[in-house]
Amino acid sequence: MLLTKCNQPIQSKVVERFPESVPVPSKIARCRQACDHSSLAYGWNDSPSPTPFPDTLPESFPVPEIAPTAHPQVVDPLYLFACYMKWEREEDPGAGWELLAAAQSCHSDTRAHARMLLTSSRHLAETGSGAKSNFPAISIPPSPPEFEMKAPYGLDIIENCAGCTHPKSGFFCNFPPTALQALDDISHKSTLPAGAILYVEGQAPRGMFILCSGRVHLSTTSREGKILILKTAEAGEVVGLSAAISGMTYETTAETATPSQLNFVDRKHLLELMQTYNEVSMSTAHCLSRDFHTAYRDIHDLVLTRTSAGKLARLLLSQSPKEIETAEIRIPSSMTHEEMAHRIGASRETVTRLISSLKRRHLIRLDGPTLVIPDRTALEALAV
Amino acid sequence: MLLTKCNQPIQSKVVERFPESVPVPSKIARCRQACDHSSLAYGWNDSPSPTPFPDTLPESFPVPEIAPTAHPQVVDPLYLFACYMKWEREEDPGAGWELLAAAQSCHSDTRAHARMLLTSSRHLAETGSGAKSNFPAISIPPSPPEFEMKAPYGLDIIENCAGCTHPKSGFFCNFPPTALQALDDISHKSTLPAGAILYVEGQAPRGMFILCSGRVHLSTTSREGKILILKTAEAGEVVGLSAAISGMTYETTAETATPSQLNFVDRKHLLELMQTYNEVSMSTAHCLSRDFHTAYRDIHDLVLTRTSAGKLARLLLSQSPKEIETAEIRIPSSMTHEEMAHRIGASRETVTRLISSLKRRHLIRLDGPTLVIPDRTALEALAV
DNA sequence: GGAGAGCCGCCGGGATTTCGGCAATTGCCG
DNA sequence: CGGCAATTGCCGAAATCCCGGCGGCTCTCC
Repeated sequence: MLLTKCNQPIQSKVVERFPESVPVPSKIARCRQACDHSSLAYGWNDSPSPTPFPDTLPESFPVPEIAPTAHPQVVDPLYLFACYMKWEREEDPGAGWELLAAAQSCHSDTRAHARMLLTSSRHLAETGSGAKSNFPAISIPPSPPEFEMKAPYGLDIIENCAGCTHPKSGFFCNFPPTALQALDDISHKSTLPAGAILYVEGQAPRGMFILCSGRVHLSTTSREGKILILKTAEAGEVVGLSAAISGMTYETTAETATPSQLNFVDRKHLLELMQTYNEVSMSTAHCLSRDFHTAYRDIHDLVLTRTSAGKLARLLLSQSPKEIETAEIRIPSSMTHEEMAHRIGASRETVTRLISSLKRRHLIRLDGPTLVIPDRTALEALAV
Repeated sequence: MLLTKCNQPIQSKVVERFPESVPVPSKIARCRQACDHSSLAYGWNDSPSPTPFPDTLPESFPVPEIAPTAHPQVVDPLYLFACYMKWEREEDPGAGWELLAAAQSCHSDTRAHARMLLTSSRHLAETGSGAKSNFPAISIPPSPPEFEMKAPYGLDIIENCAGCTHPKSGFFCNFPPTALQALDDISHKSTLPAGAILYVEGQAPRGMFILCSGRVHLSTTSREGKILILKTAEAGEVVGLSAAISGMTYETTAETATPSQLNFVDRKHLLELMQTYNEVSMSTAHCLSRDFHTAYRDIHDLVLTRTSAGKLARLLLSQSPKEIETAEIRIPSSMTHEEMAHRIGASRETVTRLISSLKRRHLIRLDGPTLVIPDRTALEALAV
């Protein structure tokens, strides 16, 4: 089954790719993702052992290089900047990888710096489709060795789109058989663990991803490193569609929250498919308009709600299933306070304060791992 | 030429449509739009003189009834609520009109209340396409008598899409001649003064509008009456496209900021056009993806910028033309502080305070009606 | 079982914003 | 030119939120 939290028990060997000539300041810190402690020493040993390429990725999947795992350390901003300069000036893909790895860091500062640098990078911002960037389109932590390659991450693999029976696949893929076959031909399926970065905010679009299973966080980062999680795409939805269509840079960063099966469609092929099959164009327009709607509702909620309490109440309510009108609503609380803070654009501190305030006022209750809302209307009154 | 401010010198006779049986509390206040003073007495006289229907509106334009002008008075919320109840329960279109008129009020409180009621109205929220609502799709202040009908509001009328030579029409209307002709056949052109409401947030979508000339504000309102102007559509852009495609409610309120020429396309016809002409689907997808991009950038800026100073600086910079790299940037300051506040989601007070602070620090200067930015980079440094 | 790391709770200080109101200024119109 | 209303400038008080840090708790891993 899918794991709901990011700190899944994926255990991996830390394999570093490292531009040797760059000075290496380093601070040591442990990460949520458990790592091999033997490699947690000062500095990074540039062991040349390559990460084995996961068999589940087809050859044609746009992954020119294998991504290293996220560095669990807090990385010095100066080092990141050095990597950035090296990549910009010397076209060193290793330095680029370093940045991308840091963008996955569990430390907000490191993540923020890396993402800021990535956003301003000319490699990612270049809009030319013909420019052959020697940079990977996707970043993948190494596959956990304890899973078999045939059924990685415990997912049920969907072999092809024609046979896909996902109940929510109607969002995008409800095409007639011919179009579905064409989609199958141009798309590349892959299975990724949690924490893989599909694309980074500000990057020139390569294509879009159909999320067959799993969940993907779409987030954006301010220059100060503040993170806002805008949306979590569920199975059956598509990510990166807007940028793939418009050709403008990706407006968010997409990162798998759970092990996910994805179906990548190259931008050029997608546009061709839209040209050929009108149904694809129509479906695209529908998907975009739906996303647009939720985006504007998010703006409404995030900007116009004066207090964070209202936003938090709204977030809690949005997590709860709407159909159930029982007295109590139970939600498996899979979010940390920090994640909630990222979702409502507040600080972790504020969320903690508000949660305890809600508890004191008996508006919410914690029954072990599940969050209980005794009175939905009371919370709704808070969400002005 | 087009006027840039809402307080255009449209002078009009106040003509009221008024549900007689509703109690009428009234407060008198003057409005930006100059009105015939003779009718500004206590209460509203329900003079039965109907507003002359503007000749420029084709018969087929979806305006079942003529809208009254915006009431310049501050309207008692209780009265608005009474109208709301009357409309909801007794299907009285007059009461509905009253609400719509109040939604155009220049008084923020009145506007807020009316919009809130409109949003929660079942008439507008109903999604059934077959339900025959006896409510107008569009609200039009009466045409100013001093303009000739043939060239209203001083606009150059675009007769048909095929002959349209608008330089920026490529956004949506760059279709092959056959599709353009089909669009011409199903669309209804109209010319509206400033302040006309095209649709209201929460309303079931009727169709979309191609903005041939003029400007349209897209805004959203919180329950407390706080207004956020999300976007100002310029000539050549389309408004309401997303809702028309998805069939979900309009996510914003659209109101003409200047006299505008619009081209209305019914939802059903639009979908048919998309079915028939693949170019229309493609263009729709492109438009939506571009709007989506800007929407996400807006979220980024509005939510992640900590201080209002940063948002204000960003707003000022976004107003200035980017190409010019001269020492000084001159912007005709057509926005009041309140409008700026609505654009960045802050209060008028904060904007005033920040503007004077910027003046003190010599980051901006006022040369009569134009705003001067002596140093662009300094302001950019503020917009973190 | 021990250690480490992440998460949660909390505190005070400081900065920012809003609220409500009031006065001065400006611009428009008669 | 005078009146009116919109706009702007300003003030104090109150509320809210962020910053930075500290310590305890729990969970996992060794």
